[in-house]
Amino acid sequence: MRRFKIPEVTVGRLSLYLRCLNELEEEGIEVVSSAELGRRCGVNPAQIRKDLAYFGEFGTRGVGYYVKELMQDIKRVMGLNRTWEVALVGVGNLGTALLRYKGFQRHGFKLSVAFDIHTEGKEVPEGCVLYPASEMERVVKEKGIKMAIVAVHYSQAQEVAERLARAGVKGILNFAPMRIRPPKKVVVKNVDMGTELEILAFYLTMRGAK
Amino acid sequence: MRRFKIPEVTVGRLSLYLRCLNELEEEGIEVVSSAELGRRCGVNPAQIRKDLAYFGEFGTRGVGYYVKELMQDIKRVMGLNRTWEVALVGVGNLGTALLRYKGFQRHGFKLSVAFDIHTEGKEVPEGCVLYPASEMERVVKEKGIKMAIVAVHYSQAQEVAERLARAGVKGILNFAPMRIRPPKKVVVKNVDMGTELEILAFYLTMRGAK
DNA sequence: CCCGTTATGTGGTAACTTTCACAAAAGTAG
DNA sequence: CTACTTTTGTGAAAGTTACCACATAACGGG
Repeated sequence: MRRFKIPEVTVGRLSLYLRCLNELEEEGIEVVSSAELGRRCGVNPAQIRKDLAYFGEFGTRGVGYYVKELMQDIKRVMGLNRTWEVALVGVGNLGTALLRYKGFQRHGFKLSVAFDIHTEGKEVPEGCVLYPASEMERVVKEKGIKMAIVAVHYSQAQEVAERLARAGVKGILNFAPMRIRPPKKVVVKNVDMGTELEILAFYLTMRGAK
Repeated sequence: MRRFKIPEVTVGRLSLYLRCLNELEEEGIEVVSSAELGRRCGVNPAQIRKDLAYFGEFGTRGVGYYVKELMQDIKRVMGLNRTWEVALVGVGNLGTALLRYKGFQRHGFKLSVAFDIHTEGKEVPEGCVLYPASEMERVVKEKGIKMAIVAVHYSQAQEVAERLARAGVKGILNFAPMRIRPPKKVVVKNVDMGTELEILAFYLTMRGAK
């Protein structure tokens, strides 16, 4: 079975496995079975083996998976064995929090440029350069940036996405509370905190909370 | 067909429909067909009708759906025809951004209390009270809060979740980059920005970006 | 009042995802 | 080298979710 159409849930689980493997490595564990990995991250062992089977054979029968090897293999198939430069658009409350968030770097993402209509009085961490929004196309194109995070007001999200697409961006993570329709040849992931809370509200109501 | 086991994707789409209906209302449109609604929010019309059919019959054959009515109906089944008090745990970069984020209020969620180990020098918006983390159980219990947002360091997320559960919280939205295992009788939704970026990286790599 | 038009609600099916269950492979001990 | 244990990789079954297609109902015009 080799890479054709991989379901997004599978890709999400790969990321989860990576997290879990990290912990195992820190604990000094060198080999892990799908049963143990599954127990740790709450996934059916067969599911894990099927997910991995999309990309090749990484285990050893009768033994399991070598933690470090598997980590490398997953990173390779996910394209995480490199650093991704990421542009942030919208340096408001959320944007600033994202800039300061250390988690991205740990995963190989570097927020190296940020854009906002208003640049005055705004501070960005070291290693990141803040530009006025009008410079977006030029800077993104010059730096060859392929990935962007959108954290602008929802009324501007679609337009920003299209400008980014024209500048060569191929993947957008959108935090604006409004679904961006993916421009041609661009992958968009919408993270909608409002929707998440609403889903919670639904299940709480179902279960008769308060 | 009446409420039994509703798939989460369906609930997520209900939230999406709500957004879309809001726009329609603002445009002064009073009636909408599943075809038009589907076109606008990128969902198959039959899918929309099936989703709604879980909860009853809201449309009129030959006509479509009355925008305002449908909004009310969806809000009712989702438990959004009320205000939810929400506790925020962890007032760091992300926590602060979430406190200032206006979107929650618009959707009927009120971040009325916040907790952090260190309260000194931290500011919270009006209408929200900041407490030391040690007060968490007491305050949550007293106020009868059922919903919480966790934005603490990943090493503390699981423990915080369990404390919240003991204090009576039934739903948790977790932003820490680590899956919280749901305590008994608690619904947990994990929002993992690292994973989202990794999924993007995967699809960009697949498509041969850079 | 009847007929044509429109759009819902839903049975059936197709597509997809998860889980089961087992043969095949690798290691180990005698 | 053989017998036994372990755990993978995977075909097939079970379970879910999405979509098609049409009978059914409501509306409107003549």
